[in-house]
Amino acid sequence: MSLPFDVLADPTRRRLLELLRERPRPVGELVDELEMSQPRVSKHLRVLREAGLVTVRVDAQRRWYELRPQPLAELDAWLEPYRRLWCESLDALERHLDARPEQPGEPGRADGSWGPKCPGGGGGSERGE
Amino acid sequence: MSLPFDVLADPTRRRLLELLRERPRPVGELVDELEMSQPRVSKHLRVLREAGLVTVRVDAQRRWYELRPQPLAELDAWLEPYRRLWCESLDALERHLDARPEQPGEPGRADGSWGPKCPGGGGGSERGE
DNA sequence: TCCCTGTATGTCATTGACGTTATATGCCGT
DNA sequence: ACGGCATATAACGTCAATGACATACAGGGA
Repeated sequence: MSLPFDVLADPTRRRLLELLRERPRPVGELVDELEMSQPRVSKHLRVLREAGLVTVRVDAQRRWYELRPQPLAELDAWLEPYRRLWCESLDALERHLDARPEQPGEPGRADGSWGPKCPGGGGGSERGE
Repeated sequence: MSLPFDVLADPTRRRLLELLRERPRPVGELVDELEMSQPRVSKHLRVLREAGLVTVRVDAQRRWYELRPQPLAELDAWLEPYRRLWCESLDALERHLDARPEQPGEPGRADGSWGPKCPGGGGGSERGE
């Protein structure tokens, strides 16, 4: 329980996760990247640590922070029951757009920016589970 | 942009989404379900509306709120670059646990509460896209 | 041992979110 | 037109998160 929504609500913390996605880093490096005061970064790291989103490896006076993706997996699990919904509506949208090729007034959604991977591939309303 | 993290950070709003996941509902029904004051619910609905997470259909003096899952799809897209990470670490964990069957000191994670669906099914580190 | 580097924490003021109570708006039935 | 129901908004107090600044702590090298 205790999904990490509130932790992820802060843009600074999301940037930290992005940086740590590439590789573990010591605090000073994160400070340099984010161009923020060191206490500020340390406090956000503390929040991330308490939420289990990062772990620390102590190396002399340097602390290497490392991403711990498990809470994000729980977030992904939370999304699960909603996934089918946007697949369905995406499907409906596709059929809709299919009928009228490119309405000039509406902002184009013809690119791939939309539904990232509906389970069924083709995007049907079937459910296996 | 403007991911719905801060909107979803509130438990009340998540409960609202849960209720609306089943079917569209008028405000009064949501108030009854949540056992909260009507202004409180209305304000949260406003936040959800402004974030695009719900839409309203006006029916006389009743307002039917309906879930709009697109922003959740964007959240899902945000998760994408992290997904492979927990698949990898889950994989590593599996191998790890496989080696030592049930350490008594650690809290058991042997149940299925873990990684919901890594793309590759078996949980490998392959990537097909 | 002393100092310097790297990092964490304490204090404090500011800000914004949240909840409650009171009130406004809009639509219906009579 | 009037009263009442369903919902939105306003005003206000409260509380927690955030950030800046100052300081504490720990380890390493001289």
